[in-house]
Amino acid sequence: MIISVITPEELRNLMVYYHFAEIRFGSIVVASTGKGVCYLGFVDENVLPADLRRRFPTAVFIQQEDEFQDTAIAALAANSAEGVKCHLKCTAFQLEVWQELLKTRVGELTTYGELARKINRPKASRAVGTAVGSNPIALLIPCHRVIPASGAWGNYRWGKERKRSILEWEYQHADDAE
DNA sequence: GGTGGTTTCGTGT
DNA sequence: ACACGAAACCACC
Repeated sequence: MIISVITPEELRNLMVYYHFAEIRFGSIVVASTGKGVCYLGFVDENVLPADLRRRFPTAVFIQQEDEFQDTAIAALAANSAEGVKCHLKCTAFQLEVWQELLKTRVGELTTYGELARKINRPKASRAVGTAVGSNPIALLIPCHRVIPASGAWGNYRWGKERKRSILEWEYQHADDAE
């Protein structure tokens, strides 16, 4: 996965192209800036989600399919984020956490504390939780693979049930991408 | 095995 | 400047 960051200038005049799709875990919306995927989330109906609008308050939204979205959808089907281009709005800290999270493989689990240690901020587990929770591209950045050190399921932006079913599926198919 | 208080740090307001 | 987490840790019970 190739991640670039949306600059303030780009943010000022942003066009967001969004497209609905069905994947094995449910209905999703994938959005791109024309330079890469900027959002991927689950939806109940094929309506532009408030969550997406909130992330880019000044953007113009157009329902239109493009190659970046298609590549992302294909990558999900293939169980790999390879070749996906992303264009994200984020802080340096969030990017650091997400890059670290990208190293986890299908079927693997990590914890907020472990991520914190890996980015050399051993006491920042709580801040890591906030950063993980703000992941704008569900599944592509595997935030569902992060659980509390207690071994509980932990929370999930898209519902604990969804987190559990994704992890169960990944556990069953851990070897597929090797 | 649970519950409660404390520590901790990046974010949004 | 302030309050809040998708947490961790330790002390209890």
